[in-house]
Amino acid sequence: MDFSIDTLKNKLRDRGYKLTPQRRAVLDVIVSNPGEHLSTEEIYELVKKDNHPEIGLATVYRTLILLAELDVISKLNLEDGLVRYEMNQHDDNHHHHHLICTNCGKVIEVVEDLLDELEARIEKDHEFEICDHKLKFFGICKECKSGL
Amino acid sequence: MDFSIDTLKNKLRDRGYKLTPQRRAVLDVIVSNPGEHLSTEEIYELVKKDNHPEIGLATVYRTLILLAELDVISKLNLEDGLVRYEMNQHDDNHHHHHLICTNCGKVIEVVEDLLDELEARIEKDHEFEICDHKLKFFGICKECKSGL
DNA sequence: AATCTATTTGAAAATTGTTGTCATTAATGC
DNA sequence: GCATTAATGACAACAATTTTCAAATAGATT
Repeated sequence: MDFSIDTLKNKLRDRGYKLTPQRRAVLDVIVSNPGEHLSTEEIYELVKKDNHPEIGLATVYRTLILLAELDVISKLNLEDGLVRYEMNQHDDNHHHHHLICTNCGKVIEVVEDLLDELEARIEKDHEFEICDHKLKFFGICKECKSGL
Repeated sequence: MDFSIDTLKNKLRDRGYKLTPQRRAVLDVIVSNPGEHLSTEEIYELVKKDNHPEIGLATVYRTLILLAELDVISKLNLEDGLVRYEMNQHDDNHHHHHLICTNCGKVIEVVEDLLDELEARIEKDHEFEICDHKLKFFGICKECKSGL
């Protein structure tokens, strides 16, 4: 996936949107924090700190919704009551999975997909054309198991 | 899974909770709508209509959180901004999956689990003890594909 | 470079879903 | 039945998000 400003500019222009410094700044923050699962409020704070102290919270909300529409980022729900976002690392829809430790709250990414068999079965059985998926596992992480 | 009032009463008593008409009424509504994915507000309206016009919304919120704690129901997030609940059909943690049509919003249940291989791999690779999972597929349903 | 137009912005208000407060009511154990 | 303790309903409070709207600005067009 290409996260350059030019690519964003093209994606925006294709839909009649404009590239503003604010949108640039939001993308910058996301690109600079690749492993994170930032909430809107966190992104807002980081953008303010980074380079745009005058940005409005509503603009951040609007920009994130827009970036998700453009498939640059994805919405994430870690069951903690906040909407979070993460970069889309790949162009296809093979989103990685998330392991959520119910003890310490840690979130681990699982890159392997391994859903092909299940997806093929669903597409056949239900005649449902799958475009995307979200998979979360809840449990106890290595560190919590060993009592740290 | 046993949804009788006596079973609920026992589960409640085990934790020092009481069986009230309101809790009974909320469970009734859920049991009477097995295939549905009702939001808190919808359950509230159904309980009022059914038999308890004087029930408070806060009580419904509290009861649903309680029933989820007792593993009688599960929280569900269909990405429409509302918290929804569904009955736990089985005693184990093999929750079924959900297919969400991004065109018409229909939700289809998939009973087959087929995650065993993936779960085994994750437990091994990450030393993560899995207790539960949530899996959603997004795509186009049969009817929407055929242009109905 | 100046102009134009539609989009975007920030600030504040409004909205929405949810949780907390608290006096009153009621379920269970004795 | 009575006491104890939890639960209720009404309402206020809250937090996350969305809307409103006048002012600002990006990008196309001269």
